[in-house]
Amino acid sequence: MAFPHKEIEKKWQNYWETEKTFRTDREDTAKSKFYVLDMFPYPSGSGIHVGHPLGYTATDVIARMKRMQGYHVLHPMGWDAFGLPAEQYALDTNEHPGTFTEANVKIFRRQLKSLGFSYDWDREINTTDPNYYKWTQWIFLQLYKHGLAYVDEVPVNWCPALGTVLANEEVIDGVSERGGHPVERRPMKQWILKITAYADRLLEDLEEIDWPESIKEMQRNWIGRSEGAEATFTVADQADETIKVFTTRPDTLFGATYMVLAPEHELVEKITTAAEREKVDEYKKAVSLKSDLERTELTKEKSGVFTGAYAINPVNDEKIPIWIADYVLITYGTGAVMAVPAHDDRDYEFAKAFDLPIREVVSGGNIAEAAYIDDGVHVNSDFLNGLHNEKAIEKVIEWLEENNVGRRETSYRLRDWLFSRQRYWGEPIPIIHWEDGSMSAVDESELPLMLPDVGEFKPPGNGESPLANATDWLEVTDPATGMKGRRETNTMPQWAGSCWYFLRFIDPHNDEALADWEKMKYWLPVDLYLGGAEHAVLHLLYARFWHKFLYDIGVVPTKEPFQKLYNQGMILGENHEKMSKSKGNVINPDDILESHGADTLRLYEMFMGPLDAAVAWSENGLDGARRFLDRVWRLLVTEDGQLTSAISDSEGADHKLWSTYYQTVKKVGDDFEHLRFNTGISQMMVFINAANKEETIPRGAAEGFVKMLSPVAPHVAEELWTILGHTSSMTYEPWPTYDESYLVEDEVEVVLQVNGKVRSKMQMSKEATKEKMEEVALADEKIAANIEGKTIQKVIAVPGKLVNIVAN
RNA sequence: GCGGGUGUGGCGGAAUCGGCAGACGCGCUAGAUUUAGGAUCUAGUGUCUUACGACGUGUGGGUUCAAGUCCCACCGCCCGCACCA
Repeated sequence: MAFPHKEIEKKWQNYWETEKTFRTDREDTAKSKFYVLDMFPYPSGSGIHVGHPLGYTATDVIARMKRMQGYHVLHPMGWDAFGLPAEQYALDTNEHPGTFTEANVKIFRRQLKSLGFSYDWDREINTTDPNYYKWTQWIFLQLYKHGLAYVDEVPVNWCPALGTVLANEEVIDGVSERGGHPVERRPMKQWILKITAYADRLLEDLEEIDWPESIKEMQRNWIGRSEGAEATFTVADQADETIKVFTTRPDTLFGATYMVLAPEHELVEKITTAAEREKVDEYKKAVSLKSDLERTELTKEKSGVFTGAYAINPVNDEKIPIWIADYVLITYGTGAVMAVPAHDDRDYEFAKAFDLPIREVVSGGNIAEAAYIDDGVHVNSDFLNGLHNEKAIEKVIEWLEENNVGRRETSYRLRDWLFSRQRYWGEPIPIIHWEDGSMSAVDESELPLMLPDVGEFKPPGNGESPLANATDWLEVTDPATGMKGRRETNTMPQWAGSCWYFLRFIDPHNDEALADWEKMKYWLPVDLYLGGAEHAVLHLLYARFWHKFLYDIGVVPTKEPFQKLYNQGMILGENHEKMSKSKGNVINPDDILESHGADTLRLYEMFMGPLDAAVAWSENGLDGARRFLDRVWRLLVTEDGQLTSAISDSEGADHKLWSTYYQTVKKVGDDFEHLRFNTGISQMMVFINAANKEETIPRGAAEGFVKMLSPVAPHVAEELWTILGHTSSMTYEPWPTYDESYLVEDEVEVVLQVNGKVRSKMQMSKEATKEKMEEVALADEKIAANIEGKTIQKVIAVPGKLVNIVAN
């Protein structure tokens, strides 16, 4: 008989809810804590997909196991509910995005509850709740007060289709990450957060956290720290104008044969000669019209024009021409480079295209064919001649510093974080611009600064957000001075709310602080944080930045928020392709819950393969998971719902099943701990296969098994626990333990090899000496047959494992 | 191009330290049972071979008594970055 999943699931979900089984209600310092967190979802209109239960089940298994192991577990859930789809809905319908969001949250909450996750729902939070975003705004004000939030007129990624600017991180290959619309550069006044002030610490502290190496590497690359030197060139015949360049290869200064400025560089105007002005202006205009995509196109030929001006190389007073070219980026370093075509691929390509001189200063390559970028002995370099790269770099930096024409310098690829969005559905930035041109922060006592109701969700079209439509809200008068002012109309990006939500879960109803210090001290850092790899550099870098800032101002007790991070993989469609509506290979979890049940879905997703792998969905595999649960059920429960008579209270310690049982306890605990759910589950299958072959099953083994099953299939397990005669939830029952002595077998099977090939096997004491093993092996018939007529060269005996006889 | 990862049956995947390759599941084959089965139970299932046996973890080399595991070179696939000076 198959177990009645619908009935059981409903029963236990109601029980957990009414009993508040999973409520975490105090910080008990006598107990070890475990904070296990999922990346909270954006509640989209389409409900959850099968990818959500993958990560959420994994954390739920850990949470449930840790509770049984006596830990105090914090396992919360909430909603990252500001965002573009709701804004788009508001534009389409002119209804408040909050209405849409609330409806979606309801669907998500129902779906997650129907999967049986053991969240403490009393801690549910929503980033769009004013009681929540009050503290998001509060953190912004702290950043502002510490000079880490500032306004600047910067070239931004303006997306006409979305009517907003985007962060660099939101622009992929020149189009918007959301929607794939073209993006152009346009100067605008924007709020910017000074994440670059934390670049070194964000980089260095990666060493302290247990994250996948690939994610750490992506963050390192994103921060892009490079060490080198800044060198100062003067402009020929304009002694008061200098051009600073950043280079990681100051040792090649003697090989600089020209210089290149980014077309947007401020000096271009000043130095361009009358003869070249027309061409320069033309080039600058052409570049400004190009999108980032066109500018970075790989296949593109190098382009550029000569400015007519010359620079003086500080090391040898040589006069070199100054060009402008779009391969030099205004956003990196100083926006200017010294070009050393002999030892840089890009400069080499440019020099070849425009027939500029190429001078070798590091020997070892063939500069007639390609740039040589590796190590070598320096030549044509005056005081650097004869040195290798590393020594030459040190020496030239010393020289630059002594002669006051440069210094050691570190550059970063990381840019400051563009923090404003011209949208309605986000946290208002709590700043007032006064008519005298000054600006001030909204007083903390006035937080939250609520999102006003607006009649019109369409942006006014001048680059401002729809908040500019809310006149009553917008215009303020200082009661003390009577000065008039206007509120900031930009809102925060979606990343803001998710930068600190893990702190709010610790103390979600606190009115005095974002969370109580002692509670944070108890719960932080997050012990396990699980989510998709797509957040590698966005959310995870921003959250670390805010956390470090909050640490510096004494608001949080730890340097890093997430001690251990893990990325779940992706579930592909049955055809091994990414699930998408257009391909028609989407699996809807609601359908699976109906046909197979939550426990089957949970079990299947955990059994599919390693948690971090991309694995294809398989309907047959899902059926197999259900069959396993049915088999467990039949083993313990009769047709009429009673405990089967095979469960025996009178079996002694000599019952055959104990050995398999203890192996299972060891392996399941170990595998789950390390997130190897697929192998842990396979061991549970081994146990059930073995139990099915026995006439009787000791009650202790049956109960221990049900406990191990419960994190993965909690509804079935609770029901079996009841049938086994218990009257309340098994949530806090102690996790099974094992006795090492049952795992150590005295007699083991030893493999007998001849020349490395297995020829025979034999039962032998684990303690047998090498001599004894050799003796027994040589006495074996098959071995004897195999070495007949051969001379024994050597015998290798590994106690408890094998004997290998080398003979020829 | 650079960085990271990965390659094992028909499929998903196992294999702590170098020590029996293919656990577990799916699929498949045969049988039992059943009015019936996409249910259940039993047996089998890497390839070649009648058998003995041989071969077998992307390819080619190497180290070792012994290699999926270590070393060298190459090939394929996946992910990230991509003119960052």
